[in-house]
Amino acid sequence: MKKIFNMSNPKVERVLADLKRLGYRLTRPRRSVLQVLMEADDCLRPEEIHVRARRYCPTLGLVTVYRTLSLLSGMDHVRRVHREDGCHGYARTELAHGHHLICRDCHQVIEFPGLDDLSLLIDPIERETGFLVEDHLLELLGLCPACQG
Amino acid sequence: MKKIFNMSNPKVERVLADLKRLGYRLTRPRRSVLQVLMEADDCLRPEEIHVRARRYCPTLGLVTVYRTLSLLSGMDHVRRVHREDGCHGYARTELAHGHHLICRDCHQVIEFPGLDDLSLLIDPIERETGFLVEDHLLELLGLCPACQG
DNA sequence: GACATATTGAAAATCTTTTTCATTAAGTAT
DNA sequence: ATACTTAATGAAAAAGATTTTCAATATGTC
Ligand SMILES: [Mn+2]
Ligand SMILES: [Mn+2]
Ligand SMILES: [Zn+2]
Ligand SMILES: [Zn+2]
Repeated sequence: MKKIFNMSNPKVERVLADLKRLGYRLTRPRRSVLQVLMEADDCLRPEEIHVRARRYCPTLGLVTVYRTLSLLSGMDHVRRVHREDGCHGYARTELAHGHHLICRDCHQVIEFPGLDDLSLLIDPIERETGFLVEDHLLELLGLCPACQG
Repeated sequence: MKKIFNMSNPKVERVLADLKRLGYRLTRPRRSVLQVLMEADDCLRPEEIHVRARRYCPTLGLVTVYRTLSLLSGMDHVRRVHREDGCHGYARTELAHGHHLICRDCHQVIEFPGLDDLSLLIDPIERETGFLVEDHLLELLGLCPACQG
């Protein structure tokens, strides 16, 4: 597995291994998008990912960013994050596994763990409504400590 | 306040009064959009609202649907609902005040009340992270009773 | 009914995302 | 290393969603 960027991110390596395992080719464009997503601590829109990733792959097209995001979403390595402004951002699953704090100023995403027992909330609702709950999205919107000043 | 549609919906009347109070004109296009939103029990996309509302106002343009939705959102009489497919729907606030069940099949929205004490969840998070939480979005995605068959 | 102007609809412009298709390059076999 | 197969790519076009522009219209007021 030849290295392409001087930087070797273990998170990137893990996803690459998974892609390989599933028979996908480990291309330079895919690596570049992956690198950007895994080194970011906030959610990025496709256009922003495109700009950043061209540092690693100057020929990268925006179309491939969309395709890679779709692929990685399907494998659940990244998640789409709903943004109030109407656009959608993407963040690595580690950052966005269903419960997050989103700063309306700097768009930083903070995942809060220790909350996978939303079943306490969900179970009674399922019983009362007859709904079958398959997934959930909990977003707390506000201001991060830095942006409150 | 001259009536335009034969149907007189008290929810519609209440919003109209609010619009009037703020100095907005009570136009036929606005009434038609409002009527559709207030008689619906699910979240509707702008295009769908446009189709339905033309029953009440045949000359209605899609642009005005968007403008009215923006106006009503600002006054918090309707809320934008995030949909997994990437589109956005709108539902009256009563249906979508922050916690809802959304059927991935028929897109029905069920609001579950008696849950305004999310503070139990939010307060500790604010303390731990320093985040100032201003708003929240809790969506439970799954299948409604009818669509489970 | 006349008036001032907020509101409207059509068209054009923007912005986001998807589809198409000829070209390129990753993985594999020589 | 070289040749081969075909998955993957990028450019352009298409499709979709939303916003802006602007002349015409309809609302609330006098
Ligand atoms: Mn959304
Ligand atoms: Mn979870
Ligand atoms: Zn911030
Ligand atoms: Zn359903």
